[in-house]
Amino acid sequence: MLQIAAIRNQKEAVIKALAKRNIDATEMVETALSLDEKRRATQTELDAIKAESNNLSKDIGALFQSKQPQKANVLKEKTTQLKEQSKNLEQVLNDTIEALNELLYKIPNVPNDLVPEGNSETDNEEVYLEGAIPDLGDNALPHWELAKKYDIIDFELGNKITGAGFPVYKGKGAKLQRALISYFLDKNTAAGYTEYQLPLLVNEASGFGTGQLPDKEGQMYHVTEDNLYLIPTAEVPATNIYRDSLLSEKDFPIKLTGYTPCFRREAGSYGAHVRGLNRLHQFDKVEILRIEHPDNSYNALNEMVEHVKGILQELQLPYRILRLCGGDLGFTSALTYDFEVYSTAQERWLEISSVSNFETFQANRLKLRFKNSSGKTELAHTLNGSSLALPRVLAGILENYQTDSGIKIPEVLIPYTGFSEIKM
RNA sequence: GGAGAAAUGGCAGAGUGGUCGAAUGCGGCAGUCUUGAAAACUGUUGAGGGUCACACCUCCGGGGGUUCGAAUCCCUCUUUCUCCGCCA
Repeated sequence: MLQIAAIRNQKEAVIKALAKRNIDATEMVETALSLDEKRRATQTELDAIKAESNNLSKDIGALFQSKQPQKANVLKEKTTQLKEQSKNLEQVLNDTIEALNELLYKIPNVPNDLVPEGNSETDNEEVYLEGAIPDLGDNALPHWELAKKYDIIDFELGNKITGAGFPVYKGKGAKLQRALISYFLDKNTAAGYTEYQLPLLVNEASGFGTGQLPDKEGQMYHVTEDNLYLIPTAEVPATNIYRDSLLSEKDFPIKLTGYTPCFRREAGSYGAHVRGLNRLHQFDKVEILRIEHPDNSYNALNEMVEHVKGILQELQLPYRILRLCGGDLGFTSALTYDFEVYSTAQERWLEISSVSNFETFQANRLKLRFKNSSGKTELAHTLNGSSLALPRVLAGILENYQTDSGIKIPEVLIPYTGFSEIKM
C-alpha cells in the first residue's frame, strides 16, 4: 500500500500518475488525507489526556507512599473521568485508522514514468523481440497434441485424480520438467541468487504482506481448517522472509531464488485459451526476488530483465518483452516487463515471466525497512520475477522444437535430461 | 493429541505492581592510543506516532481484562522447549 506521507507530500503527482491506470483517484486521495488529518488530531488529543492521567498516577503513588490516602482518593476520582474520555477517543482513533487503511488497501501502486498509457494488453509496448519463429509446415501440432502423441503429459489422468488444470507429467515429460527446474535454479544461483526451499502453505499475515489479502482472496486455495493458503507464487513466502525486518544498507542487494509449485483457483477461466498447459491450477515456477536500496531498484530491475533474456537466448526460443501499460499493470507494481514466448502451433504469445519493481508498495505493508546512511529508517524496494514459469516454457519447447519424428531437446538442457530427443 | 515450562532490545539475559523503554554482557557506531590494525579505555547505541524542533504518546509474542498505575496479576490465542503418545 502507498505511504500516507507520500500521498500527503505529492498529492497531485499521485493522482496524475494513477490516471495512467485509467482511474480517477481524486476522491480516494482526498478522503484518505482527511482521514489522516482526523487521525493525527485525535491522536494528539488522546495523547494529552494520557499524559495528564500518567502524571496523576505518579502523584497518587507518591501520596500513598507519604501516607496521605485521602488526597490520593480525590485524585483517583479525577482519573476515572479521564479514563472515560480516553476510552471514547481511542475508539474514534481506531475507527479512523481502520477506515484509512481500508481505503489505502484499495489504492494501487503509482506507475513509473516509463509506464505507457493504455487500457488493455493490446496497448502494451513491445520493447524487445528475439528469436526466429520456426517454419513448422502444415503438420505442426499444438503442445497438447504433442503431449498425447509422445505420451509425456496426461491431462485426463489429472482430471481423474484431482480435476481440470492438474496435469500429470510422465516419463520424459516429467524428466524434462525436472531438468528445466534444475537448469533455471543453476542459472539463478550462478547469477548470485541464493536458493531457498519455501513453505507451500502460508498464513494470513504473509498473504496480507504481499498483497494477496484481503482483496484477492479468491485467487488462492484456502485451507479453512487451519486458516492457511496455498501459495499462488513463491513471491509470497519468499518476500515474507523479510517481513518485519530492519536491514542495514550493507545487506543490499538481497537476491534469492526458489522453485515452488504454484496453486491458483483461476475461477471463471474456461475455453480454448486455457487449453493444455496454457493455464493451470497447479504449475511449477522458479522465481527470483530482490530487496534493494531505492536508489538501485531500477538498475536491479534491468539486471533481472537481462538475466531472463539470457535464459531464453540459451533455450533458443522466440520471445518478446513487453512493458505493461497502465491498464494492464498489476495492482502492486510500479513497472512490469512481461516475457512472452511464441507458441508456433497456436500462433499466439504465451506469458512466461513477469518482472516487476514494487518499489515501497509491498515493503510498506511488510514493514521491510533499512537504516540509510544518515541513520534514518526507510522502506526498502522489493522486486520479483519468474525465471521461469514452467508449463508455458514447456509448451514453447514442445511446439517450437517439434520435428516429424520427435521433439528435440534444447542443447543447454541435454546435460540435465540425459536425452536429446523425445520420440515415439 | 496429552502433561509441564517459557516468550523481554541485533543477540544473550536480569527485572514479579509505581522512580522501567527496561540492569548487565556481547555485538554495532564514534573517539583516545597506534605508522596502520588488533587489544585496552571512553562515549554512544531499540522501534512507531507526533512536532519546525522540543514536549508528549505507544510498544517487553498477539488480543482482551483487573488496577489510579502492569514487562510484572488474570483470561485467551500463537509460538518455542521438555516429557509421553503417534508418525513420513
